[in-house]
Amino acid sequence: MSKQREAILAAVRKSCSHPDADTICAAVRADIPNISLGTVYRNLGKLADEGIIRRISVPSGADRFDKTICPHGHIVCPVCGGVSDLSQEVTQALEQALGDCRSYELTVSRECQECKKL
Amino acid sequence: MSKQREAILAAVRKSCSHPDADTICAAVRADIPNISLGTVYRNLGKLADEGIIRRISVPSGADRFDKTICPHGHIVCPVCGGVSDLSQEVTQALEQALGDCRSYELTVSRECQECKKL
DNA sequence: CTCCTAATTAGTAATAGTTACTAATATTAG
DNA sequence: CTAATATTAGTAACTATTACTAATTAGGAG
Repeated sequence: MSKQREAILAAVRKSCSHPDADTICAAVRADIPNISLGTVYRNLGKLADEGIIRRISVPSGADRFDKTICPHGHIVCPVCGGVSDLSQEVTQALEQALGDCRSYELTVSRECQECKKL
Repeated sequence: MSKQREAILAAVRKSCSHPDADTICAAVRADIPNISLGTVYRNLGKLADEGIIRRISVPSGADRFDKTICPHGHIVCPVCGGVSDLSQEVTQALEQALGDCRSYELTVSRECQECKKL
């Protein structure tokens, strides 16, 4: 495992905001200034394929990455684009209805608290 | 409403396979041979914004369009990429859990019957 | 430790899906 | 019919992502 890959994984694990590849690349550049965006994409993809992190796909936007591998739905704010986790209740209700299938993407569009205030 | 727009809407309404912009463009070219792909995209977007058709966003693939405006989940076959509607039961269970929110995207990945046979 | 091989990288080019732009054409209201 | 407006075809541009390549780097055997 190269230091680049290790730094990318650390960046995903440190973040709580479901970052996209670009954001992760910017974060890792604090440590490795000339890391390539391609390297970030390749490693994020590999880490996701290996089940170490999770790729989350949101409508009309870059893919995001999640340190939490346990599947769960997400809320996307239509104003700022921020992503947060959907409540356990909704996730459980969905999974119960789906049966044993754990391969799904659920994205609910809802304005976040910060954007509502404005 | 231009004849292009009318043809695009008709193509979406005629199809049962949740076609993407490219597929719709090819279909419409049977009637209007030199219609531009840009025109197809623009009109599909507008029709979706106006609530006349529905845009469905699938992970890692082109957006697809649905004549059914009533929100519901979809099944994407990981082998052939085909899209079909999720059962009413699952959709209802999800909507009950979500409350009044009708703005969501649910995509379940499951191999379709045709691909299973191979 | 050193050499070899295989993996990985940075950087760039290429690709897919989509939107933006523009001059020309078509539609609509008066 | 005519002027204003909307829409088009065609092309260029853009974003997210993957592919390619030569150079660098790990990791293992001796």
